[in-house]
Amino acid sequence: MPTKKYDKNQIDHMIADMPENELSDLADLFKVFGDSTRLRILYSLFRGEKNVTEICEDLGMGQSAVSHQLRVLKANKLVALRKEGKSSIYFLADDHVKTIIAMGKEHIEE
Amino acid sequence: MPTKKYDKNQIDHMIADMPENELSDLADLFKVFGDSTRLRILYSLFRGEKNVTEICEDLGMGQSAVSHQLRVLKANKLVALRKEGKSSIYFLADDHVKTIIAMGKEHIEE
DNA sequence: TGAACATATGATAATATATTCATATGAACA
DNA sequence: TGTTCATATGAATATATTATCATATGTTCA
Repeated sequence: MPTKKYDKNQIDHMIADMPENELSDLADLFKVFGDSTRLRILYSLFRGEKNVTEICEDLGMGQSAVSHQLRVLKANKLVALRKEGKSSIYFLADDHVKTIIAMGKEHIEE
Repeated sequence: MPTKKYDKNQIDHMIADMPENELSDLADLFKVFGDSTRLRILYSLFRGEKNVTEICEDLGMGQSAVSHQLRVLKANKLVALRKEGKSSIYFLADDHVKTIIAMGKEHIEE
């Protein structure tokens, strides 16, 4: 299986094809990334799947706040979960999460 | 000059190296993308540099609202401008803007 | 200089968002 | 069954954000 790559020409083409009405959906997606709590949850899950209690400990935040944000992340398909006994174990839903974070990181580091 | 490429292994490595305190800056960056007006401005500029009046016409929005958002985009170095007579001509500041939008687009299309 | 044009900015009001508190749901197990 | 643990959710408050309105700044040119 070849590793997926993105180059500039490909990217220009992807954007040029984008219908205007997709922009609103796209803004909604970025809005999800645009909150420090949610981003910290994603980063925590990047280092390994976790249940809600573990995420709370990792972030030092209350369970309710974390659950509310997990709900948002799940609704946007950035995380998924499986049930295991009393626990809900959350994990990153796909690789775009990682790519988006990496591109953002690269931008702010310049 | 070789074309820049991003593969998954490289991306994993970039994220693993990220200090926690960068996450807040990163959230701030994504917050900028997380608004439909700002994203439409970026998309408009993707198709070519424009002055403020032209952006307003393109979006069908008032001059003040657009100027306020251009200010936010500029503060985050997503757009830059040059002065030409009475006009301020805005353009995309770098390629990360394009990459971030392309990754987001790819995510929502799945 | 002063009128017209282009852009920027400050204040306000309307709306959206995040966290907290309280409580509900559901699983495990004595 | 009833208690405890884990998570989810609803309501309310506090805060942040956006567009509008009014006005200021700055440029061009008669």
